[in-house]
Amino acid sequence: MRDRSLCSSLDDDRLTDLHRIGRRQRLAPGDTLALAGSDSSACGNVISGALQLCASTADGREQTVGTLYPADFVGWLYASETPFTVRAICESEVCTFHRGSLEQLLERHIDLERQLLRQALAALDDTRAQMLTLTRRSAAEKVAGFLLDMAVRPETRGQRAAPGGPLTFDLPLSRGQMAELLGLTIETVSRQLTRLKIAGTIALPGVRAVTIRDEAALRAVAG
Amino acid sequence: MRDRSLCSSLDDDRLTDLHRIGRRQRLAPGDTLALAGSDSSACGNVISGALQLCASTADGREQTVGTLYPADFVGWLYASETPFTVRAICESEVCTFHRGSLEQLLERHIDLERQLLRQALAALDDTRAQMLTLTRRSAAEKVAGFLLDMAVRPETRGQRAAPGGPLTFDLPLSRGQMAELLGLTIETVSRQLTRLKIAGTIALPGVRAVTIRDEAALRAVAG
DNA sequence: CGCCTCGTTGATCTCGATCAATGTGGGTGG
DNA sequence: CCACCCACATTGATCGAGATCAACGAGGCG
Repeated sequence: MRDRSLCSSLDDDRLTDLHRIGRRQRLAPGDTLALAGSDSSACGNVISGALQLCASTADGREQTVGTLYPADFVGWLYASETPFTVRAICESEVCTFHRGSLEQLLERHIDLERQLLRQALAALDDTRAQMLTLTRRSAAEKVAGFLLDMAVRPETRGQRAAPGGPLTFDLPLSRGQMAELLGLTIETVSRQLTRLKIAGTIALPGVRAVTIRDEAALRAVAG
Repeated sequence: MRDRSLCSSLDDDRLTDLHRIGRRQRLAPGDTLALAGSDSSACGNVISGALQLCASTADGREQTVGTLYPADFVGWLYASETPFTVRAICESEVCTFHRGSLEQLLERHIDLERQLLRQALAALDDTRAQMLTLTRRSAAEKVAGFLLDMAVRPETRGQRAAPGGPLTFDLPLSRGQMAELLGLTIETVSRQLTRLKIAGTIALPGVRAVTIRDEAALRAVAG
């Protein structure tokens, strides 16, 4: 994870370079780093926590179009207007630079630029895969698939009660945020979770906690 | 457009370099350049025509997750498996390289790499914007928005009967391809088009031809 | 001419949205 | 410590947009 961040591909001299123009910023849950349509010039990377990219229509419908985890790049280069709102999902920390400074820095450090290219290409594939989910998968498939994703993410490292036993972890998202991410409503997400609970596939020991009791069944639902 | 292609940022020496390892390929409509899950090493850019990136679920549901026009990059770097099927929408031409050769070339020519980074970042924003459309817009909004997009695209340059008069152009996509792109079914696309026709907003002089008779009304429907 | 693909139109069904009420847990102030 | 509040989650009832199933039409080509 660390090795994918902007800072990591640099030796000490360059790190100094970077820190001279960068600034650390703490975000509380719900804080916005940039507002869609604004001309925020902040670019950088996530250090800790998780952010979401949020797109919205003129009349207020919203959709989460990306989630950013530590080491992910955040912000827009070569552009003057921010296309999506960037909001903290949970307590987070970011390291930001002025767009111009970072663009100059990238020109001087091609390894940094290569790093960013790889990240962008990977993000593009992830985003496209998510498009398939959003349009062609059912609510049940979406929710099951999401739980499997979250169980595996290093950011929400799940704990097994026993080796091979059920896996328990905390969701970093509220029901509303899950709905926004999956292109559903709060009610539908909630109903799908209770369906899985009743089927014995998962347990919900707390409002944010999930236990995967039957991973094979969950995979079957995810399709 | 031309100035965004891989070849364009090169001087003559470098172009020679590029052509030594590249190969031109013609594609008929429906031809696949790469199959999802295969390990095609072809990377390059579109020269003419249009390609689509197609994602599909295990049970055969499909979604177009991107459209590639001349100068767009096609293929996957730093990856061994092709995540999406690449298919020609119409008669097209591409210029491809082996992944490895292109990666080496990018290391030697940083301006090429920068070009690619810009394209990737732009494609990422486009893809994310499309996610909003796919989940939160109605069928009517999707179809109206799509027509407005196509009317403006240089690839399908529309013709006005008179200055300020109605704009006519040919769709490069069949109804089925439009449905796949917009996350709808053929029937829904067809119904939305006839709804717009009956309202007098558009005319459909041929099966592929569209005339925008009331652009303001079309924009209002697109939201 | 008959075939074949593509598009249109109609009837019905279904999944998820919407509207509405109720439950729950954590924090605050009396 | 408890009562209250408030945001969040669950559950139920109903509705509707778009999918699905089915039939028909229109152009292109051997």
